[in-house]
Amino acid sequence: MAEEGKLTAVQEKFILHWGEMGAQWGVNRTVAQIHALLFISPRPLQAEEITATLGVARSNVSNSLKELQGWGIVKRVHVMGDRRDHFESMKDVWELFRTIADERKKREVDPTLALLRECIAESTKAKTPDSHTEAKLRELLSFFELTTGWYQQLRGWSPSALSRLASMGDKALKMLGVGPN
Amino acid sequence: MAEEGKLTAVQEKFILHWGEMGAQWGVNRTVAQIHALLFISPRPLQAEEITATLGVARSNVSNSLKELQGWGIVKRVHVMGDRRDHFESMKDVWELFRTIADERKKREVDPTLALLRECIAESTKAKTPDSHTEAKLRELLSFFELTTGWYQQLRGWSPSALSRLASMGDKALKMLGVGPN
DNA sequence: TGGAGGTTTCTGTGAATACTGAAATGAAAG
DNA sequence: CTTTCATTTCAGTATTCACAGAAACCTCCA
Repeated sequence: MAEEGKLTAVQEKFILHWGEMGAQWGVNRTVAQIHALLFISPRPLQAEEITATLGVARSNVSNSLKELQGWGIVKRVHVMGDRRDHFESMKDVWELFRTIADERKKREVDPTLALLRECIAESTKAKTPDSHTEAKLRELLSFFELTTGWYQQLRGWSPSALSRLASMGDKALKMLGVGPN
Repeated sequence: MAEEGKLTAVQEKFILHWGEMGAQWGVNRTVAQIHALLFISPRPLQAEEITATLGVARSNVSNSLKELQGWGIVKRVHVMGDRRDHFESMKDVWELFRTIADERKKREVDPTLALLRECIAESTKAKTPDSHTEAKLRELLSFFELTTGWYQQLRGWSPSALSRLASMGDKALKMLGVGPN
């Protein structure tokens, strides 16, 4: 339980907040904290350092790192002349969130699309028609199809293109004749 | 524990999936299930019906409904000639997700923006400078500022405008001279 | 003012999840 | 081949979270 005083007040504040944030979005608190630590670290860290800095068990760090690697946002790297594994977070913020979004889409949205299609298919051949449920599920399906299609197009864009687009705002879109109403 | 057989197979499948989905995104499973039920219901339901249909305790339903009302996606309504409260979900899918997004922004993103600004401010006046952490936090802040600004602009748009925009895809954006790179 | 129907709050219990420490496993160096 | 150091797996423990049932609390009506 011996805390290492390595972190500055600012770093600690950020890491704790990031942990809470993760928890809100269904990510384990410790996993999110470790990611925050790696994200602001200027160099790859070894597991033991993480253990000392965050004051959690070594095995917990090991499992959490594995999960982060599963998400594709943390990588194992090797430091010359050191046998131990070191870990680093993806550095670019845009790439980071794109990776997370891709992974959540794959794990959660795609299965939902599949399920909605199944439900609608089953509904059409059911003995008891229930057209109201079917209509609602179709609405949901359309929504997800449209938004994921949109995401697919945007995700390939460079951060700079995205920020240019964002900064153009309403103006750009009026040029296209796609007004707000 | 007596299950009412009110639900069709399709309805049950959808509600269970929606519950799991909610859990993945940090929403209580039962809360999400109740919302799913109300969403596909053609009429407002009273708490007792929900209890019977989902097989959970009355008090659980009461608390979950309160939470859904807190999110602004479920409303209490009254049915003529019936003293009991009835509940209905927001019907329009686009409005529904916009409401959820607004609320998550308010609860989670805005506080994160505030915290990042605080951290950066504190970092500039710290005795020990730590410019690397500060730079990373600035990158995060820029990212959130840009994306939330973008969201603010889009959120006022009608579903039809959004879907028109989405369906135009790359073409539209090339017209603006905002290519992918 | 009492009572009936309905809703919410509260407290204890159960289940799920996160976490630790030890044991087992693996890998490089001698 | 053996020793040493690092990592992972495993099993038990603790903590958090969800839930049920009872009690308390409204509100309308007689």
